[in-house]
Amino acid sequence: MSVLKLTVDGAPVEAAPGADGFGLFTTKTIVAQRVNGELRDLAHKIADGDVIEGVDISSPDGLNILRHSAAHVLAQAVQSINPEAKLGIGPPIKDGFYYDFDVENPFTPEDIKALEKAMERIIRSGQRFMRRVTNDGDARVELANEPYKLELIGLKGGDVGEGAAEVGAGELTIYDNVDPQSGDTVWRDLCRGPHLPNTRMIGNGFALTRLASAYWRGNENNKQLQRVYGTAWPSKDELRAHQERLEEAARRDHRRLGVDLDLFSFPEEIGSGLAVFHPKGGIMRRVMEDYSRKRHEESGYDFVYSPHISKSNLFEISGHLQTYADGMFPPIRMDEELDDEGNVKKVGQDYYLKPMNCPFHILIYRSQPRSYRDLPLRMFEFGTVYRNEKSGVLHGLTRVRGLTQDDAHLFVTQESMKQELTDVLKFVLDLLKDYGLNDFYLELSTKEDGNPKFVGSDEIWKTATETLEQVASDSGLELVPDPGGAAFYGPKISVQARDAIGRTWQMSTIQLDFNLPERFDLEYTTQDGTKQRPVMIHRALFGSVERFFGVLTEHYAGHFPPWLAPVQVVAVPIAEAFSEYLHDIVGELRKHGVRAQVDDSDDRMQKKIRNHTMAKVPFMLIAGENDQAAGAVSFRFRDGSQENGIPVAEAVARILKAIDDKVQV
RNA sequence: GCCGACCUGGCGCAAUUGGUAGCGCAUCGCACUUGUAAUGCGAGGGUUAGGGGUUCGAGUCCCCUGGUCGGCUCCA
Repeated sequence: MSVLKLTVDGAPVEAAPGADGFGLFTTKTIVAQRVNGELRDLAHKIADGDVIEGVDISSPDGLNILRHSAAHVLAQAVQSINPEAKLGIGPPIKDGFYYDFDVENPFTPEDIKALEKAMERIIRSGQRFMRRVTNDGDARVELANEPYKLELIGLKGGDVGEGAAEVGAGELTIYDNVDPQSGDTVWRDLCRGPHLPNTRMIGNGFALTRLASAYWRGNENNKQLQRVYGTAWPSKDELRAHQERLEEAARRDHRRLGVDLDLFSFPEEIGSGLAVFHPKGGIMRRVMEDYSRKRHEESGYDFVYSPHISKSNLFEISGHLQTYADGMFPPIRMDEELDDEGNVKKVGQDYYLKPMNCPFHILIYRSQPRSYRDLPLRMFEFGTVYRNEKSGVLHGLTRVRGLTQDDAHLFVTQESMKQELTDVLKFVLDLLKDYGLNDFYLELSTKEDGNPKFVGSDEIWKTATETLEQVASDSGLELVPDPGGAAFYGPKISVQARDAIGRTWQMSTIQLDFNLPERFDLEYTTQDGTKQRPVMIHRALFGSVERFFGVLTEHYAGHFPPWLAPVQVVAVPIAEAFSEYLHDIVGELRKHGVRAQVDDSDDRMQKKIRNHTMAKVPFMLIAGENDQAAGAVSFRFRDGSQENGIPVAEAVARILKAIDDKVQV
């Protein structure tokens, strides 16, 4: 055969036998090729009839290749400094890469600088990544000093999990890093590839970002390896842009804004993961809750209340104690009496802080015989629950030990279940939009087959899952499957919201539950007098009020829309003489329930403007001689823009409308 | 829970090889009364997270406890 007939980027191309990607792609940013759907090095030899696409370094695949190659360079750098370091795995991840090492002493921040320097040298030396096919036996000899790699070889083709970048389902391959001057192999790693042709292509758009540790193969029972995280981009500018995105996220961090804006705190004296809301955060929270209550009331929910603790038996019936005892606070033992020897004279009773509200609502349902006429019965409660989260997972308001769920349980008939779910999903999305979130997708969490944690019959799971799936797809939103992510008692839809800088947060959950009604033996009387079991829907919009508060803080970067802002209007007089004039206007606003105040302090007006700008107050009203004479005020907004000479009545009306419409300003 | 780092007045930060706690903002007082992001002067405030140890001497070194941060694991 004298000519290879190929399809390259959709067009027919002819090439000489023995051709590879270097010959087909001359564009410098093409770093690999996709041959018949498989990612390959550019050095991969092409065969007749191949369908080939160039992989640009800026494409998702290209970025992964860049980052994975950077991980190899990192590992080489580590072993050049510490030859005793044993290699774990080093895959690409979102925005970067990591590599795990088993080292005697954990890395220090100083090591990062030294490693970056060593990486730069390797990158500049222009080593070639050369693919070499090997076999289990040879690889075991070659990698005899790399125990973790040996373990991966043993797993090849099986459950490699995170090791997928090292050993794939196909041939076992090693990548040699070859020095272009000497032709010597200076380093090598077990890897399925592909890689950049040359380390030089990593360029200067990389940085090592943090040190951490991680369990080998993600298992808590395994040894912890030291992990080095890095980020890598096709150019220095893109690296810089990425770093700026991180800085923007840091500026929005609700933990920082919570302190700066005096919204909430976590006093050490109370305990880890237990927040107090300060007056400013408190009023925001009240406004959030009030609006939620109003909407629930309009949508046919009944409001109920339940205590924070309960005897253990309740959670035994519900199954929580068997399944989630670790996540619950330990029991409070009541009424136990001991004799002088410490023997139990009178058996006590254990009480638990509630980790969930559902069993309480179920008891309300069960407090009287129910008829089909009572259904659907929708019970809502801002229910405060306590969960003994592991200390290491606590994070600001988004992961706490004491939280208030905007929890509701809907008791419905099988027949109305689907309609009810559809209505709930619409209600949830509408309400989230009112709080300023409007970019959503859905996740459907389903049962993992064979996992004993999931209770209930397969048939019940199937019905529940199918119903949810249908409701989700009817919504028209993007639906992402989450196999194995269901609660132990039923499948769920969760609403994921994208915030102002594109991060996604899991917000609301809607869970179907055929299980608890059975455990509590719930029933209702049907039209024909027979007993039927209702279906339960668990749902929360905010998830937890605390978490939602944190997410909104980050979404708005503390620039809350007027209806949520703790202080909505601050009036700043040019001079003391105009204070009274502004007090009249502020008095008018306050009469309408606006959170408005006059800044009468001794500060200069410039200082006042600075203070209230930093406090992110949505409306500043400024007045001096000119305004007073005209019966007007001047608006100043958070972005520094302003509008002068607005008649007082118009100014008041504008503020009231902005609050009422829940708009951002 | 695990690994690592960290904890200094309300907040943000200083304090040479261990030598006896400073600064800015904020707070309080006085003066100033000003047209769009910091007026001036003065004052008060810290047993350096808590406890123990080493030392002539500890914010600095060691141990324990609590808390925070970055990850891992987990998240009804």
